[in-house]
Amino acid sequence: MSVQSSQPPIKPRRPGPPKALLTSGSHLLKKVGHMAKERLISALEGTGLSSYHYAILSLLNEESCETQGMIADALGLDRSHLVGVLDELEEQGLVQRRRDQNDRRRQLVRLTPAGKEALKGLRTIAKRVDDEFFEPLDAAERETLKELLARLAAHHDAGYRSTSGS
Amino acid sequence: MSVQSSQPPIKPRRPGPPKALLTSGSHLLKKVGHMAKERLISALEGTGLSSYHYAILSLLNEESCETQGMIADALGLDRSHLVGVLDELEEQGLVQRRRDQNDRRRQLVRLTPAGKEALKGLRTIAKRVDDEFFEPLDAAERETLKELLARLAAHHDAGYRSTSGS
DNA sequence: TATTGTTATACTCTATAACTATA
DNA sequence: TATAGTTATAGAGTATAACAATA
Repeated sequence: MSVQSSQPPIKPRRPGPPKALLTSGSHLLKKVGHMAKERLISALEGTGLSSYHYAILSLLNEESCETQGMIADALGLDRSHLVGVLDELEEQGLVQRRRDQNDRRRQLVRLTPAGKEALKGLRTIAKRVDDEFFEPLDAAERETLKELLARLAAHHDAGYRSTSGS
Repeated sequence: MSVQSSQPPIKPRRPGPPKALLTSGSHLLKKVGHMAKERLISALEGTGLSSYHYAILSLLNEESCETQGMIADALGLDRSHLVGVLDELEEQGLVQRRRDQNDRRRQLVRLTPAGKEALKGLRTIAKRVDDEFFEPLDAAERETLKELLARLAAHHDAGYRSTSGS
């Protein structure tokens, strides 16, 4: 039998990703961000609504009335994508569209009472996801993490500025 | 003229996402994680390789020789997905597949010298992305962020345990 | 001609299922 | 029968382009 083992035993002791990735902040962010996204998706499953719906309802709740273009810009998504999502919200009676009389090209989108109610439910779910996901961190650590993330978001995306600290 | 303005002026002062999302840790994570992902993708553009390729090469560099199933498990991706990615790496001569003589169902995957070389280049790129992305944070803050992220990753994904704090 | 919303298309990712060859 | 790898397929997600109505 030769020294250079002709039948390598295949050590089964490598459950995780390579160190090169574990020590990369970008990779960790990508990974943990993806986990958070999946948590949210599975938590919203069954409501018939997605995180897009939640974002739109939240925005309308804070701003009362927006055109579709403004919604798309605020949320950083494509106008053509928004159409279908708003269709779904309108079908469920959660938002209402009406033409802007000043500029008949525009649609003004408004939250309905049912939409406000649905938003409450979504907020509860989102809150629960947050609590569960950050469970291993104490309150101070959560704040630190959020602050650092907010700083990065603001640095790389103009939309994440303006609303200063908390 | 009525009090309830029949022609709302549409205030154009809302460039960003709703506060409800800005204050959600999960949403921030999702968002910033996505930004990091896109940075990495665009940085790798032109190399002909993706972050999957990078992860595989990194793993093989640390573990020398693995079966496809072990690679898939370690990286948390699907075995069927892995096949095509390995095909690409093999076409470029960066890895080499050979049958395991103990169990001829298995393919043993090995890094070639060219693969080791390519890995160096990818590491340089990944390092640059990290530096650029975390530019707004000082060294201590970066460490804090990474530590918190690693804790979350470990809590939600078994693969991210074992390798204790750097 | 430019802009708003809409529709249609295509392309990437990812997940699933079926197939083969070995065990 | 079960497992490793492979192939094929379908679905979600996203990006792009063309279009109609209005400005």
